[in-house]
Amino acid sequence: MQKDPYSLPPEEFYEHGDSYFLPHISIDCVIFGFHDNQLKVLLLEWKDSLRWSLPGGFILKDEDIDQAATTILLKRTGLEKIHLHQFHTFGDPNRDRKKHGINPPKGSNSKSWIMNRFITIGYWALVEHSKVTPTPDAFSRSCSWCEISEVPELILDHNLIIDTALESLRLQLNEYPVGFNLLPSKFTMPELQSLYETILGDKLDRRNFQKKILSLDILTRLNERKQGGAHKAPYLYRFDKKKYQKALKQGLSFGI
Amino acid sequence: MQKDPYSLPPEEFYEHGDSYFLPHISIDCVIFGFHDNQLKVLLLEWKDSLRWSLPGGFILKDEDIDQAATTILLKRTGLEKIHLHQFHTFGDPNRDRKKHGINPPKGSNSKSWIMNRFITIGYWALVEHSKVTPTPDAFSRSCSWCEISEVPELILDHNLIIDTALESLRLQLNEYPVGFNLLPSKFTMPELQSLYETILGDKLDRRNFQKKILSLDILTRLNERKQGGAHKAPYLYRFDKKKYQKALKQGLSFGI
DNA sequence: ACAAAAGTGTTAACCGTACACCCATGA
DNA sequence: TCATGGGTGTACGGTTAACACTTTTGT
Repeated sequence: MQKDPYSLPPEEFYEHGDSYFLPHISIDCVIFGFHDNQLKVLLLEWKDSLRWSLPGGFILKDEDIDQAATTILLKRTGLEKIHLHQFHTFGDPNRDRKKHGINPPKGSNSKSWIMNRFITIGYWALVEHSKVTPTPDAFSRSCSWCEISEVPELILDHNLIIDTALESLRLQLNEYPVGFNLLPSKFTMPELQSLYETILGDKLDRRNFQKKILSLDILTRLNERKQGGAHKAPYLYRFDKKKYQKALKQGLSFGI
Repeated sequence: MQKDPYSLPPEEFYEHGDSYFLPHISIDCVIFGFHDNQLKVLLLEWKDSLRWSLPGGFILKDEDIDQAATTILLKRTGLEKIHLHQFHTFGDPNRDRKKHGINPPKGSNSKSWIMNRFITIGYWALVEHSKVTPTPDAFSRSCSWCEISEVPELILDHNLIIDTALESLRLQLNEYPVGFNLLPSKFTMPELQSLYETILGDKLDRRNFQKKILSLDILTRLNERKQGGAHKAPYLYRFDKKKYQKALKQGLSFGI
C-alpha cells in the first residue's frame, strides 16, 4: 500500500487499483501552454485504442485532492509549484467507459474498477511551454501539445471539460494576472498581448493594452530588447512578484 | 434498490446505504434565504450529537450529481425548479467523522460507510424565504434558518463550505441578477438594495443603486406601494422575465 | 412638528476607446 | 527602399461616483 500504484504493471493496476484509490472518483487536468502564438493543451493518446484524453488520475485513499492533481501535473510535465485551479466537478452518470462503448484498456477487463462510473474533478493549470517535458504514463503511447482549436474528439466528456476550463480561465483572466504563468520569465509586450488575445478570442488595441498592463504596476521593463525578430526589437519585461504582492493589497483591477 | 434509500430506517441506512450510493462522495447544499433584512442559511441539527451541519446527501449509483443536489433541496425546503450552482468540491483527507472525533450517528457504528472519508461537492441555492418549509431529515431533530453572521461551529469543514459559497455568490452577483431569487415576487427597491448590501457586505448609494438597477430594464414598477412601513410607502417592483431574457441577449452588464 | 425613510437629477472625475505618426529591422 | 511590426500620447465620450432637497408617514 505504500508504493506508488501508478508504477504497478498495468494488469495489477487495473485489477487492484481500487485498493489504493477512492473508487468512482477521478481527477482530470487541463494543462494550458502557449507557443507560437497559440494556446495549447496537453493530451494523452491511449496505447490500445489510439483515442485521446486529458491527463488524469485518481485519489489515494488518504490523499488531498489538490495534492492528487499536483502529482498528475508533475508526472506529465515535470513541473512543480504550479498553481492548479479547481474549476468544476463533472458528474453525469454516463461518465462510464462501458456506456460510451469504450473497450477495457489493455491489461484490464470489463470488470475492472476503471470500467465503472466516475465522477471527475476538473483542474486547470497554466504552464510555461518551454519548461514542459510531455511525458506519457504507462497506459499511453504519447503525450503531446495540441492547439486548442484542433483538439480531436476525446473520450467520455473530455471535450466538454476543456470547454468548461477555457470559460473558467477567461473569467479568471479578468480578475487575476494568470496569463503571466504561460510565458517565459522574460517576455515582450506583443507576446503578452497575443496571449490575451488568444485566450479571450478577440483582438485588442496595442496602445490601450500596454497602458492597462503597465498601469497595474506589476511589470519591470528590462534594459534589453528581444533580438532576432524580423522587425524592430521589442523590449523585454519581467513579472515582478514583489510589485504584484503590493498591488494585490491595494486591490488589483483587471478587465482587459 | 428501487426504493428511496433515505426513507430506510436509520439502522438499515447506515448499514446498507453503500449499496445504493457512490461511496466516499457526498453533496452539501448551502441554501440562502433573505428575511428581516438578513441573509440566512438553512442548517440541520443532528438528533444525537446536537451538532449542526449543512443539509446534504449522497449520490445514487446511477444518478446525476446535479439531480442529487436538486433532491436534497426539495426534501429540505419543499422547493423545485430552483437554480442550484455547483461552486467547489472539498477533498481534504480529514473530511472524515472518525478523524474529527465525531461519534457514529445513532443507529450506526464506527464501521458504517458514513464514518469513512468523504469528498463533498458543494452547491448553493437562492430561495424565497417565505416559500420554504424547513424540513428535517430522519437523522436530524431540527432544520432551521440561521443568520449568516451567527452560524455556530458546524461539523467537519462546513463552516469553510459556507464561506466559500458566499464568496462564489458575491462573484455571481456581479455577473447575473441572482439576487432576485431571494425576494418575493413583489419587492421594493430598498429591500433589493438591502439584499445587495448584505451579500456584498458594503453600503451602497441609494440613488446610484436605483439608477443602475432600473437601467438594466428588467424590472416593472407596479402601481402599488408597500403599505404598513413606518414611513413613506415605497413602490413595489416585479422582476420581469421577458424583459430579462431580452436584456440577456443584448448582453447584461452588472457590477454593483 | 419632527424624525426617519423614500423619491428624484445634476455635476465632476475617471476610465475606456479610438486613433496616427515615427522608428527600427530584415528582405 | 519598402514592408512590417514596435514604441509612444492625446482627445473624446460614456460610465461611475458623489452629493441635497423635497415628500410622505407615524409618533
